[in-house]
Amino acid sequence: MMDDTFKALADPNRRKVLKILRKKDMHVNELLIHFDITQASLSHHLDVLKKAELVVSEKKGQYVFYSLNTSVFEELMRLFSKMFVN
Amino acid sequence: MMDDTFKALADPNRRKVLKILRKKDMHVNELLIHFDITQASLSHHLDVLKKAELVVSEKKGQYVFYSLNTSVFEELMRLFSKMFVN
DNA sequence: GTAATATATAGATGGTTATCTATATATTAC
DNA sequence: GTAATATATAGATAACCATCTATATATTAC
Repeated sequence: MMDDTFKALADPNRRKVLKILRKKDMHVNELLIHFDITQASLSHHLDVLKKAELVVSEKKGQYVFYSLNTSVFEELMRLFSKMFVN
Repeated sequence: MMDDTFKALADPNRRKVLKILRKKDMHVNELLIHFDITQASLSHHLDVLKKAELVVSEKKGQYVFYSLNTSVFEELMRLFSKMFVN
Protein backbone atom coordinates (compact mmCIF):
# COMPACT_ATOMS: atom_id res chain seq x y z
CA MET A 1 0.00 0.00 0.00
CA MET A 2 1.02 3.55 -0.75
CA ASP A 3 1.47 4.60 2.84
CA ASP A 4 3.86 1.75 3.64
CA THR A 5 6.01 2.64 0.67
CA PHE A 6 6.39 6.29 1.53
CA LYS A 7 7.01 5.52 5.18
CA ALA A 8 9.66 3.01 4.19
CA LEU A 9 11.40 5.67 2.11
CA ALA A 10 11.32 8.21 4.92
CA ASP A 11 14.30 6.69 6.74
CA PRO A 12 17.81 7.40 5.44
CA ASN A 13 19.17 4.00 6.45
CA ARG A 14 16.43 2.28 4.49
CA ARG A 15 17.13 4.39 1.43
CA LYS A 16 20.78 3.43 1.83
CA VAL A 17 19.83 -0.25 1.86
CA LEU A 18 18.02 0.20 -1.45
CA LYS A 19 20.97 2.00 -2.93
CA ILE A 20 23.38 -0.74 -1.88
CA LEU A 21 21.15 -3.57 -3.05
CA ARG A 22 20.94 -1.92 -6.43
CA LYS A 23 24.54 -2.97 -7.04
CA LYS A 24 24.17 -6.54 -5.91
CA ASP A 25 22.14 -8.87 -3.75
CA MET A 26 23.53 -9.33 -0.27
CA HIS A 27 22.94 -11.26 2.89
CA VAL A 28 22.33 -9.44 6.13
CA ASN A 29 25.81 -9.48 7.63
CA GLU A 30 27.28 -8.34 4.33
CA LEU A 31 24.87 -5.41 4.33
CA LEU A 32 25.59 -4.73 7.98
CA ILE A 33 29.18 -3.76 7.23
CA HIS A 34 27.91 -0.62 5.53
CA PHE A 35 26.00 0.61 8.57
CA ASP A 36 26.72 1.88 12.02
CA ILE A 37 23.72 0.24 13.65
CA THR A 38 23.19 -3.12 15.30
CA GLN A 39 22.16 -6.24 13.45
CA ALA A 40 18.79 -6.08 15.17
CA SER A 41 18.14 -2.58 13.87
CA LEU A 42 19.11 -3.51 10.34
CA SER A 43 16.83 -6.51 10.58
CA HIS A 44 14.00 -4.19 11.53
CA HIS A 45 14.69 -1.93 8.55
CA LEU A 46 14.76 -4.90 6.21
CA ASP A 47 11.42 -5.97 7.57
CA VAL A 48 9.92 -2.56 6.86
CA LEU A 49 11.30 -2.58 3.33
CA LYS A 50 9.99 -6.06 2.78
CA LYS A 51 6.50 -5.18 3.97
CA ALA A 52 6.54 -2.22 1.60
CA GLU A 53 7.50 -4.70 -1.12
CA LEU A 54 10.56 -2.73 -2.01
CA VAL A 55 12.84 -5.72 -1.40
CA VAL A 56 12.47 -9.47 -1.40
CA SER A 57 14.40 -12.04 0.60
CA GLU A 58 15.45 -15.58 -0.08
CA LYS A 59 17.02 -17.99 2.33
CA LYS A 60 20.09 -19.79 0.97
CA GLY A 61 21.47 -22.20 3.52
CA GLN A 62 22.47 -20.26 6.58
CA TYR A 63 22.17 -16.89 4.87
CA VAL A 64 19.21 -14.75 3.96
CA PHE A 65 19.80 -12.80 0.78
CA TYR A 66 17.99 -9.58 0.13
CA SER A 67 17.46 -8.04 -3.28
CA LEU A 68 15.54 -5.16 -4.78
CA ASN A 69 12.07 -5.95 -5.89
CA THR A 70 12.67 -5.94 -9.63
CA SER A 71 9.74 -3.64 -10.22
CA VAL A 72 10.78 -1.12 -7.59
CA PHE A 73 11.35 1.66 -10.07
CA GLU A 74 8.07 1.05 -11.82
CA GLU A 75 6.33 0.88 -8.48
CA LEU A 76 7.75 4.20 -7.36
CA MET A 77 6.85 5.90 -10.61
CA ARG A 78 3.37 4.47 -10.39
CA LEU A 79 3.04 5.84 -6.86
CA PHE A 80 4.20 9.24 -7.94
CA SER A 81 1.86 9.51 -10.82
CA LYS A 82 -0.97 8.18 -8.70
CA MET A 83 -0.15 10.84 -6.16
CA PHE A 84 -0.66 13.60 -8.68
CA VAL A 85 -3.15 12.28 -11.16
CA ASN A 86 -6.86 12.82 -10.53
CA MET B 1 17.47 18.46 1.63
CA MET B 2 16.60 14.91 0.68
CA ASP B 3 15.54 13.84 4.13
CA ASP B 4 13.04 16.68 4.54
CA THR B 5 11.42 15.84 1.24
CA PHE B 6 10.93 12.16 1.99
CA LYS B 7 9.70 12.90 5.48
CA ALA B 8 7.25 15.42 4.07
CA LEU B 9 5.91 12.78 1.70
CA ALA B 10 5.53 10.22 4.47
CA ASP B 11 2.28 11.69 5.78
CA PRO B 12 -0.96 10.95 3.93
CA ASN B 13 -2.50 14.34 4.69
CA ARG B 14 0.49 16.10 3.23
CA ARG B 15 0.36 13.97 0.09
CA LYS B 16 -3.31 14.88 -0.15
CA VAL B 17 -2.43 18.58 0.03
CA LEU B 18 -0.07 18.17 -2.90
CA LYS B 19 -2.70 16.33 -4.88
CA ILE B 20 -5.29 19.04 -4.26
CA LEU B 21 -2.93 21.89 -5.03
CA ARG B 22 -2.12 20.27 -8.33
CA LYS B 23 -5.57 21.25 -9.56
CA LYS B 24 -5.44 24.84 -8.38
CA ASP B 25 -3.85 27.18 -5.90
CA MET B 26 -5.82 27.60 -2.71
CA HIS B 27 -5.81 29.54 0.50
CA VAL B 28 -5.74 27.73 3.81
CA ASN B 29 -9.44 27.71 4.69
CA GLU B 30 -10.31 26.55 1.20
CA LEU B 31 -7.89 23.66 1.62
CA LEU B 32 -9.19 22.97 5.09
CA ILE B 33 -12.61 21.94 3.76
CA HIS B 34 -11.02 18.81 2.31
CA PHE B 35 -9.64 17.62 5.62
CA ASP B 36 -10.91 16.33 8.90
CA ILE B 37 -8.26 18.03 11.03
CA THR B 38 -8.06 21.41 12.71
CA GLN B 39 -6.77 24.55 11.05
CA ALA B 40 -3.75 24.44 13.34
CA SER B 41 -2.84 20.94 12.18
CA LEU B 42 -3.19 21.85 8.53
CA SER B 43 -1.03 24.89 9.15
CA HIS B 44 1.62 22.60 10.58
CA HIS B 45 1.50 20.33 7.52
CA LEU B 46 1.77 23.29 5.20
CA ASP B 47 4.81 24.43 7.12
CA VAL B 48 6.46 21.02 6.69
CA LEU B 49 5.70 21.03 2.95
CA LYS B 50 7.05 24.53 2.64
CA LYS B 51 10.28 23.69 4.42
CA ALA B 52 10.68 20.73 2.09
CA GLU B 53 10.20 23.19 -0.77
CA LEU B 54 7.34 21.19 -2.17
CA VAL B 55 4.97 24.15 -1.97
CA VAL B 56 5.27 27.91 -1.91
CA SER B 57 2.98 30.44 -0.28
CA GLU B 58 2.00 33.97 -1.13
CA LYS B 59 -0.01 36.37 0.93
CA LYS B 60 -2.81 38.10 -0.93
CA GLY B 61 -4.67 40.47 1.32
CA GLN B 62 -6.15 38.53 4.16
CA TYR B 63 -5.50 35.17 2.55
CA VAL B 64 -2.38 33.08 2.19
CA PHE B 65 -2.39 31.12 -1.03
CA TYR B 66 -0.43 27.94 -1.35
CA SER B 67 0.69 26.41 -4.60
CA LEU B 68 2.88 23.56 -5.75
CA ASN B 69 6.48 24.40 -6.26
CA THR B 70 6.55 24.39 -10.02
CA SER B 71 9.57 22.15 -10.11
CA VAL B 72 8.14 19.62 -7.70
CA PHE B 73 8.00 16.85 -10.28
CA GLU B 74 11.52 17.46 -11.44
CA GLU B 75 12.67 17.63 -7.84
CA LEU B 76 11.10 14.30 -7.00
CA MET B 77 12.54 12.63 -10.06
CA ARG B 78 15.93 14.05 -9.23
CA LEU B 79 15.65 12.66 -5.72
CA PHE B 80 14.72 9.25 -7.00
CA SER B 81 17.51 9.00 -9.45
CA LYS B 82 19.93 10.34 -6.87
CA MET B 83 18.69 7.66 -4.53
CA PHE B 84 19.66 4.92 -6.91
CA VAL B 85 22.56 6.24 -8.89
CA ASN B 86 26.10 5.57 -7.61
C1' DG C 1 24.92 -33.48 19.67
C1' DT C 2 27.85 -29.28 20.73
C1' DA C 3 29.78 -25.12 19.29
C1' DA C 4 29.72 -21.44 16.17
C1' DT C 5 27.47 -18.48 13.04
C1' DA C 6 23.36 -16.05 10.82
C1' DT C 7 19.14 -13.89 11.37
C1' DA C 8 14.79 -12.66 13.67
C1' DT C 9 12.08 -11.38 17.56
C1' DA C 10 10.83 -9.41 22.16
C1' DG C 11 10.84 -5.80 25.16
C1' DA C 12 12.53 -1.30 26.75
C1' DT C 13 13.68 3.52 25.93
C1' DG C 14 14.28 8.10 24.11
C1' DG C 15 13.25 11.07 20.45
C1' DT C 16 10.08 12.61 16.96
C1' DT C 17 5.68 13.85 15.20
C1' DA C 18 0.58 14.54 14.42
C1' DT C 19 -2.85 16.26 16.71
C1' DC C 20 -5.44 19.16 19.81
C1' DT C 21 -6.86 23.68 22.41
C1' DA C 22 -5.82 28.23 23.23
C1' DT C 23 -3.98 32.37 21.78
C1' DA C 24 -1.44 35.80 18.99
C1' DT C 25 -1.12 38.44 14.80
C1' DA C 26 -2.72 40.39 10.61
C1' DT C 27 -6.26 42.03 7.55
C1' DT C 28 -10.77 43.67 6.19
C1' DA C 29 -15.39 45.73 6.93
C1' DC C 30 -18.20 48.81 9.18
C1' DG D 1 -11.30 51.74 16.41
C1' DT D 2 -14.19 47.43 17.01
C1' DA D 3 -15.71 43.21 15.30
C1' DA D 4 -15.04 39.54 12.28
C1' DT D 5 -12.20 36.64 9.63
C1' DA D 6 -7.71 34.30 8.19
C1' DT D 7 -3.58 32.23 9.49
C1' DA D 8 0.31 31.09 12.52
C1' DT D 9 2.32 29.87 16.85
C1' DA D 10 2.80 27.96 21.60
C1' DG D 11 2.32 24.35 24.58
C1' DA D 12 0.48 19.80 25.82
C1' DT D 13 -0.31 14.98 24.84
C1' DA D 14 -0.50 10.53 22.82
C1' DA D 15 1.13 7.69 19.26
C1' DC D 16 4.85 6.25 16.57
C1' DC D 17 9.44 4.85 15.48
C1' DA D 18 14.59 4.00 15.47
C1' DT D 19 17.49 2.14 18.28
C1' DC D 20 19.42 -0.78 21.81
C1' DT D 21 20.25 -5.30 24.63
C1' DA D 22 18.99 -9.83 25.27
C1' DT D 23 17.36 -13.95 23.54
C1' DA D 24 15.28 -17.33 20.37
C1' DT D 25 15.63 -20.00 16.17
C1' DA D 26 17.89 -22.02 12.34
C1' DT D 27 21.86 -23.75 9.98
C1' DT D 28 26.48 -25.53 9.46
C1' DA D 29 30.83 -27.72 11.02
C1' DC D 30 33.07 -30.87 13.74
